[in-house]
Amino acid sequence: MSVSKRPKLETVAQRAGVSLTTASQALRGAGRISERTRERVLKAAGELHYVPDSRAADMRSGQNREIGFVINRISNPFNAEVISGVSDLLEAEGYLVSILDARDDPRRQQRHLESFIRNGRGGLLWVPADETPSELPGLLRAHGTPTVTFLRRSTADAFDHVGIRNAEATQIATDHLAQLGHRHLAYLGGTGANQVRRDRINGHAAALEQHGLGQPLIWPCEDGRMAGRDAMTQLLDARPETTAVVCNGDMVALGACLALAQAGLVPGRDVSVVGFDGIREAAMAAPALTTMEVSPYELGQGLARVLLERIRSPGRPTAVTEVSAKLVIRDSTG
Amino acid sequence: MSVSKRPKLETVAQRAGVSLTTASQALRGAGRISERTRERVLKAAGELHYVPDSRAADMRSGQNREIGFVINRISNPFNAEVISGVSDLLEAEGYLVSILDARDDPRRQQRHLESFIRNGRGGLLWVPADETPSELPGLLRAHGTPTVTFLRRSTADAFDHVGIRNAEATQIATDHLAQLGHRHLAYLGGTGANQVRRDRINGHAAALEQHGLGQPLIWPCEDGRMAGRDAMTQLLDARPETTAVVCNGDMVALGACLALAQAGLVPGRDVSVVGFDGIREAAMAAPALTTMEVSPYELGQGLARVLLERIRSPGRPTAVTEVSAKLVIRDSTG
DNA sequence: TAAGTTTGGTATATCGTTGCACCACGCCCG
DNA sequence: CGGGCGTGGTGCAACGATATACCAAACTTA
Repeated sequence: MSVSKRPKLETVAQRAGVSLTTASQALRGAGRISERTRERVLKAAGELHYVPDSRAADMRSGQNREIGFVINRISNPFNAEVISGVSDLLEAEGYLVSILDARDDPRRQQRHLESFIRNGRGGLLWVPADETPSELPGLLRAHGTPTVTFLRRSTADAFDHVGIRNAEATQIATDHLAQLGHRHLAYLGGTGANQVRRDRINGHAAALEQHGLGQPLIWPCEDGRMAGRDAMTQLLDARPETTAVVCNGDMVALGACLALAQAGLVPGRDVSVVGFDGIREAAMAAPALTTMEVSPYELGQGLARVLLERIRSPGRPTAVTEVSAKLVIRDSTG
Repeated sequence: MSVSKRPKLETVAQRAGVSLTTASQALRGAGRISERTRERVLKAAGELHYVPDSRAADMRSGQNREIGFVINRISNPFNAEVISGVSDLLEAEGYLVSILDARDDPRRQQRHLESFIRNGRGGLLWVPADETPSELPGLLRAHGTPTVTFLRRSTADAFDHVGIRNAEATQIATDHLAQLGHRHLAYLGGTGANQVRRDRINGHAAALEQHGLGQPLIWPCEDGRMAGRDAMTQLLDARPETTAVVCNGDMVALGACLALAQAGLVPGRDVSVVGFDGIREAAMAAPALTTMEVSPYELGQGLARVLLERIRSPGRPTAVTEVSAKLVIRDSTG
C-alpha cells in the first residue's frame, strides 16, 4: 500500500467546485454560504477524509487549542487523578491536553518546556521540578505563554498558581494525632528541600510545639508504596517508641501500613498513620486510610479553570489559589 | 506586567544585522555562515529568548518531531513504565512525546485521535480501545500518519504492531502451576472480549486441557489493585477449592495477594498467584510476585524503535513484532 | 589574466490555512 | 431608472519559518 498524503483544503475545494475561501468558510460555518454549497463542500470533505491542519490554521488565526501539562510521575494516583480532572474540563472546552512527564528530572523538564514553547502550545500547566533553573520562568514569560504553576511555585512568582495549604494541613493532621494521645511522632516521606515539603514539615513542627512534643523527627523517603514501606520498616527499627506518623503522601502512607502489617502491628491500634492527598485507594484500602484529603480530581478541574481564565483575559493580575486539605478520619489512626 | 509577544526570527535577524535567511541558517547550523556572523546571531537570539516556532518550520519543511501516544490508564505502572521507555528513546532522537490518556473510553479515544490528526503530529503510538469504530484506522491511513499499534491490534491490520505473545505466556504460567500440583485454577481479571484477553484465556485453557484439568474458570474484574482484591475475595468465597490463579496483570495479582492475606492465607503456600507484566513493584512486594515478565520499559523502547523505522522508511511493508513473556518465579507460587 | 571555484550571504517562493477587502448579481423602493 | 442593500461568493495577503536559486567578492589555477 502506498503512503497517502494528507488531504488539503485545496483538494476539497476543487472537488466541490468552489474556491478555497468558500470551502474554508463552509467547513467552519463562517461567512455567508448557501446551504446547497455548504453541503457540497461537506460531502467532498467527508469523501477525502479531510481534517484541517490546525497548525496552519492556528498560525494564521493566532489561536491555539493545545494545552501542555508538565508533571512529575504520572503513575502516582494523585497525579493521575489530577490529570483526569484537568483533561475532562479542558476537553469539554475544546482543548487538547497533552501530558509531559518530567519524572522530577530538571533536565527532562527543561527539554519538555523548550519543546513545548517550540511547538507553540496555547497554554501550560506546570509542576516545577525541585531544582528549576531560574531562566525558565523568564523564557516562558518572554513568550507570553499562559501559564499556571501547580503545587510548587516557581521562584519568580509571575504566574498564576494553584496549590495546597500545606502547613495548615499537616498541622491539622499532627494535632489530630496529638489529641489521640500520641507523644512520639514522625514525619515520613519526601526528599530534598522543596517548598511544599518544607511547609508541611513546618506545619507538623508547629503542632508538635503547640502540644509540647519537642522537635520533629523527619524520616525522608522517595514517593511510592515500596519506598514508604521500607522507610517505615527502618523507622520502626531505629525508633521503636514511635506510635504515629504523618506521611507526605497517600502512597507512602499505604506503604507504611504495609510495613506495620509485616511487623505484626496493626495500623490505627499500635501505630497511627495519616496520609496526604485523598486518592481513591485511600478509602478502599484495608485498613482504610486516615488522610488529609485534597480531592485531586476536583483540584485538577480548579486548576484548569484558572488556566482558562488566564487565556481568556491575559491582562488580569496573577492570582494565587490555595485550597485547604480536609482531615478524613478512617481506620489507620486511633 | 504586560503580555509579551512571542519573539520571531525577523526580530533576531534585525538585531544581528543580517537577513532572515542568514539568521535561520546560523541558528540551524545549515548553509555556509562565518563563525563571526553565527555568533552575532546566536547572541541576539539568546537576548530575545528566541525559540523557533516549529509549527511554522515543520509546515515548510514537511517535518514533524511530535509523537502522540494514545494509551489507556496512565496510572497503571505497566503503562507508566512503557511510557518511560518510549519517551527516553524518542526524546534522545529529538522527538517530543505527548501522552493522551483515553481511559478506555472509545469516545475519548476518538476525540484524541481527531485532535491528534488535526494538530498534525509526526507519528502515533496507539493502544486501540476495546470498541474502536472501524472508520478510525481508515482516517489515519488517509492521512499517511506513521502509526504503530501497541498490545491490541486494530481491526484493519494495516499498521505496524508491537504486542505480546499472550496465549504462549498464559500457557506457560498455567503449566507452571499445574506442574506444582495445582488442580483447581482460575483466571482472574480483565473485562470484556478484547483480543488480548481472549488470547490469554485461550492459552490458559490450552494448558488446562493439556493437563486434563477441564474447562477454565474465568473470574473477571477491572484492572487495578483494589478491584483484584475484591474479586479474589469473592472467588475465595464462591470457589473455596481454588488453589491457584493466573492473573490478567500484576496489579490484579497484587490485589489478589492482598485478599489472601486478609483471609489469613499465605500466597505461595495456601494459594498460588501468577501475575502478568513484570512491573517493578512485582519484584519488591511481599511476597515477591511470580509473574510473566515482559519488561515494560524495554518493550516501550522496542515500540519506539518500530515507529522510528516506519518514519524513516514509510514505504516498507508493515511488520508485526511479538515479544515473549518470561516466567519469573518468585514467592507467590508454590 | 580569463575562467573557474570557494566563501558568505541575500531575495523570493512556499507550506495550509484564515482575515479582509471586494465584487457580481438580483431585488426593492422612491 | 438609479441608488442602496442583502446574498453568495472570490482573490490576495498574511501567519513564521525553510528551501532554493542566485549573487558578489575573494581566491585559485592554468
